[in-house]
Amino acid sequence: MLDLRRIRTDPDEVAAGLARRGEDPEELAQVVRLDEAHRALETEATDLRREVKQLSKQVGQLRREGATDEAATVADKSRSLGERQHALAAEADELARQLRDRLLRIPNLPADDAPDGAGPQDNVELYRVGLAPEGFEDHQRVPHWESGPDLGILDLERAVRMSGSMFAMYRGLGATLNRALCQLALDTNADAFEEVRPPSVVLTDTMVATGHLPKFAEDAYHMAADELYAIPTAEVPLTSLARGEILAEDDLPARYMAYSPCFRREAGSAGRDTRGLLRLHEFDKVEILAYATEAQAGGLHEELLGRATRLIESLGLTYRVLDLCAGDLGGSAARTFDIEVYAPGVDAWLEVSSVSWFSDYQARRAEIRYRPADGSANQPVHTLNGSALAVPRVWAAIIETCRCPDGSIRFPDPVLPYLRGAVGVAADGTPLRSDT
RNA sequence: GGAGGGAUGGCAGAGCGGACGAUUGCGACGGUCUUGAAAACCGUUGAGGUGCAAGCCUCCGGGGGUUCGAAUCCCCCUCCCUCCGCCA
Repeated sequence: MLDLRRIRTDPDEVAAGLARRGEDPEELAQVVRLDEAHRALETEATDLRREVKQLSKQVGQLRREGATDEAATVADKSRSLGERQHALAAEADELARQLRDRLLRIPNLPADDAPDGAGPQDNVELYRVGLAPEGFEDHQRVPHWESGPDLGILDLERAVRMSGSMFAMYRGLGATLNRALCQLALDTNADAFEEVRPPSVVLTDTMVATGHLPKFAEDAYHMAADELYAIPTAEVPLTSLARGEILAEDDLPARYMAYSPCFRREAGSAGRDTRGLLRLHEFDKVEILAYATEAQAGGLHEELLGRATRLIESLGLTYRVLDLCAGDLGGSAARTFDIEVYAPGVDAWLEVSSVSWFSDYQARRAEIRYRPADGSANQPVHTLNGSALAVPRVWAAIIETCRCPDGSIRFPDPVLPYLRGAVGVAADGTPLRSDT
């Protein structure tokens, strides 16, 4: 969430930032009004509280001196003040609750260098790598939802039978490839990132910390009986790893990575991208995440982007990098680079990674701070994260890109060590081995 | 799931209705001493809010209550530990 003090000192600057996102200015105005009302009440209640405390001390003093009558008089006075104080404090608490609730729904300010724009059409393409989309051959123009089931490595029909639409089931080498991609992503980042295997189901506060709640409740799977949520990304538990903690500056940057299943209701996208693996209610992903100081954040953002693109590149896929415009930024993000992979079979760019810098927005919600080495006041950390690899779309792009003229698939080199000797799938669905 | 015990500052651990934001020990940091270090000694050492500042206020797992006054008493919840049951 935004820093209330900043809202008070530079309301115009904050309003300008939110306007770049296309936010309704009234939301911020409400927060400002609530904050003022809250502080006025709080001050009044605090003054009364002080008086009550002082009077109470007098009561104790007078009793000890044996002046019981006087003590009773002072106690009476203190009681009536206390009653008023109680009422004011309750009112102040209620305002504080409303204020926080509103503040939690206000998105982060876009970074100064995030491009202007209202929506996806205004995102800025920074660069492309790999074969141009027009350069792909006809044998690569087969959508994965056709070749996958034909080769017996993808079973969409039965997945739908057991779980409904937008669920997938991988089989045989398809399932192995899925796992191989996870393992590859973890192994290539193990040089700098601590591997974590977090819970896949979390409490409400954990979802609030990243910004997935309260505003986007309809996107999350909620287990009402136990007040738990299925995580939409490992970003959620990893961001809460240090929740409520004060880190030493020496600990920063701290880098973590995690494989996790991801669950998304995709409430707003019914009927869109429903075919194949393009949009699923459950998928596997490896996430990389860092806590940093403000000074370190820029460099780390580049590092995370570099790691994500190198991995895609090593798989031989065509991709492009987009700088998201202010209007298309996720609620918690200040700056985001999207990596989109070209899938020749469906002839579309698929978002496979969002590498984001959240400034101190998430850390404020999660109360993650660090103690500066120079002894100055504790600061919220900056958080950054990105998908190292989101499996289904990469899986689909590989199946399409790596399809040979004879209908077989030859997997890219980096995954081969994880495929138990297989190097691809023959057109009849049998595994291809390195010696054949 | 049942029965009992517990939750206090970085850690350990007192406090059980009045000067307690909290004794003390350890750790950490600064200083004295020392060629350097150790030891010893002295000092500092939780977080948040508000205020120009002095200060004031809040926080002893969370929420509610009793009281002039709550870390201390009462109620509810959560988590941890021990024992029993069940179980991958």
